[in-house]
Amino acid sequence: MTVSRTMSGGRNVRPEVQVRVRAAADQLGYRPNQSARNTRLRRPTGLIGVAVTNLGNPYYGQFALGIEDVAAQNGRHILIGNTREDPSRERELLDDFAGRQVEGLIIVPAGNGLSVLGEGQVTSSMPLVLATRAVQGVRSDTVLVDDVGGAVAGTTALIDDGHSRVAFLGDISGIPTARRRFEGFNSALDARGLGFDESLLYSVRDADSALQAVAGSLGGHNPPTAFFSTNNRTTVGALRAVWNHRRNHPGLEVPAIASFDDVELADLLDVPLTVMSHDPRALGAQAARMLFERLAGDAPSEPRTISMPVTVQRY
Amino acid sequence: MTVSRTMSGGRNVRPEVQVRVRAAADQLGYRPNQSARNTRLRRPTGLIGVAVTNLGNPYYGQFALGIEDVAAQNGRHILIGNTREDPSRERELLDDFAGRQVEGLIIVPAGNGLSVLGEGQVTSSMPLVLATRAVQGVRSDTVLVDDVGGAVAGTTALIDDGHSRVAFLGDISGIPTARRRFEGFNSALDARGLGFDESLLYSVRDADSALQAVAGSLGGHNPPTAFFSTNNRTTVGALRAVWNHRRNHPGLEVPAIASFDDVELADLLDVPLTVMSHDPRALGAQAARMLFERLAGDAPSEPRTISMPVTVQRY
DNA sequence: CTGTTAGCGCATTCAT
DNA sequence: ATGAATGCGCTAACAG
Repeated sequence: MTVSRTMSGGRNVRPEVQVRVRAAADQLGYRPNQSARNTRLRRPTGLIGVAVTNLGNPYYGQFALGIEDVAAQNGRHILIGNTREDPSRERELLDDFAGRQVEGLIIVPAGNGLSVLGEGQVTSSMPLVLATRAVQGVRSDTVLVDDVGGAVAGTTALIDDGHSRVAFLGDISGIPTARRRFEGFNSALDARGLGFDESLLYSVRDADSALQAVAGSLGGHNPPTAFFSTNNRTTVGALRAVWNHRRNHPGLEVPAIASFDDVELADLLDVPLTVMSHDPRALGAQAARMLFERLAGDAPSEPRTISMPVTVQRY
Repeated sequence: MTVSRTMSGGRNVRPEVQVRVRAAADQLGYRPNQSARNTRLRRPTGLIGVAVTNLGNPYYGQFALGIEDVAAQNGRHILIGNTREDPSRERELLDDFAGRQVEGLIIVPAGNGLSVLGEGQVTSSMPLVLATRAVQGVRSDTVLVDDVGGAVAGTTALIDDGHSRVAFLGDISGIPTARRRFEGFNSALDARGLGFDESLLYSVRDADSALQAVAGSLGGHNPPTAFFSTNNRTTVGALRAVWNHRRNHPGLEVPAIASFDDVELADLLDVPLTVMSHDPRALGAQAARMLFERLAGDAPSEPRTISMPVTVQRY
C-alpha cells in the first residue's frame, strides 16, 4: 500500500519513505501496471481507437494529427490502425479496439459504405464518430465533407471556363465519397444542360491508375478537355499525365483538372487547376471534439452530422 | 467459466451452449475485458508505442505506415503520439507508454539529441528502437539514414554542375539530422577545395521560414546559385521561393536546389533539383522488424545500428 | 501515516 | 463438460 500510495501521488506517505520507494522503483525499473490499475479502478483506459483507410496518404496524416491534438488536450491517447480499405481488417481492428476498452472510436469506414459497422455490434457499445463517409444503417455522430456542394462548385467553374467535355476519375462503385462527388459533378453538368459521356468515367483509385487513364483518354478519339479528379491520389496521377501530354504536344491546349483535395505544389505546375479543398486536420479535430463531447455527456442524444465546408480555388 | 472458455476458443464447452453464450454476449454487448485478461495471464499487451516529431509531415505518415504494416503482421497494434519536437511532450508520452505496458517503443527523438531518453529510465525497462536520430548516451537499436553520405553525394553533384556558392537551409543547432547533413555538405565542399560562407547558413525548420530565407537570400548582394535543403518541409519553401524568383526574373539563371528527402511533384517543377532520397516507409518497417526481433529474443545482445541508403536523383 | 481486507474481471487448476 | 477455488497487480475502505 505504501508503494501504491507513493506511486499515485504520495498522499499520506512520509516524504522520506516516498524517496526510498521511488529510489527502489527506479532501481528495479518498476512501473505500476496500468492494466491491473484499470481493472481495479473500473476506470476508462484513456484510449481512443482510430481507423483510417490509408495511413500513407498525407491527407490522413493531417487527419490523424487533428485527432491527436485534441486527444492530447483531453488527456487521451490514440490507438491507430490502417484498414487499407479492407472491411475484414476493419473488423479485426474494431474487435481489438473494443477488447482493449477504448473509450471511443473515430473511424473512416472502409469499403463501399456497407462496412462491418453496419452490423452494429461494436457501435452500440461505445461512442463512435464516423469521419469522411457515412455508413448505411449506422446512426452515429458523423463528420462529412460537403462533397456534393464542393463538386458542384468545382465542376461549374470548369464549365464556365468553357469545358463541356469533362472526364471523371474516381471509383464510384467502391468508395462512397467518390460517389457523392460524382453526384455533384453530374448535377452541375445537368444544371448547365450538359450530359456526361459514360465513356469518360474512369474507375481509378491511385496515382498510377489515374495517370494511365488520363494518358489513355488524351490519346484517344475525341478526348475530354478537362478532368474531374476525386482525391489527392488521383490528382497526382492526372497532373503527371497532363504534364507529360503538354510536354509532348507543345502548342496544344493544356487539359484542365478539377481536383477534390489539395495537393502540395500543384499550384506551381502551370496546369489549369481548380481545387476543391478542405482541411483534413480540421476534420480530424472536429471528429475528436464530437467524440469528447459525447464522452463528457454534453452532447444531444440524437446523432449529429457535421459537414465541413469546401472552398474552391483556381491556379 | 463457461463464458470465459467460450470466448477464448470454446474448448470443452458444448457447441449448443457456446451458441447461447455468444448470442447473449452479442445481445448485451459483452466483450472480454482485455485489461483484466492481461493482468491474469501476465501477458504482454500487444501494444507498441510510437512517438514521432510531426505526424502531419507526409514523411512520418509513410514512416508510421511502415511500422503499422509490420506490427499488424506480428499481431501487434500501435499507440502513436506526436511530440512536436517538444522534449517534455516526449517525456509525457514515454511515461504513458511505459505505464500502459507497451511491449516496445519506436521513437523519433525530439529536440537536439539530448532527449529525455538519455536519462535512461524508460529505456532500460523495455526494448527500444530509435529512428532517424541517435541520442547521446542511449545504447539501443537504431535505424539511421545515411545523412552524411547522402549529403556528400548531393552536394558533390551540385558542385559538379558548377555551383560554388551554395546556401544551407536547416536548423543545425536544434535538429541532429540537420547537423549530420551539414557535416556531409561541408566535407563535400572541402573535398573540392571550396569554403562555406557562414552568411549563407539559414536556420530554418519549416516551409514558410525556408521560403523567406531563400527569397531574402536571392534578393541580397552576391546571392548563392544553389541551395541545400535539409528536409522536405524546407524544400517546399525553397521551391516556392525559387519559383517566384524565376517568374519575377525571367532570363536569369534559375537557382538550383539539392533536397534531402523527396517531395511529391517536385520533379515536374522545372527547377534544377537534386534529390537525396530514401524511403521512410522502409525505414519504419525496418525499425519495426528490429523491435520484433528483439522481442522474440533472436537479436544479438549488442545494440545494432542500421543505416538506410540514400540515392541521388536529378530532375 | 501505515497495514489489512476485500474485490475488479479474468483464466488456471483442480474437482465433479 | 461444467463449476469452485484461487490469485494476477492493483487500490478503496477501513482499521490502528
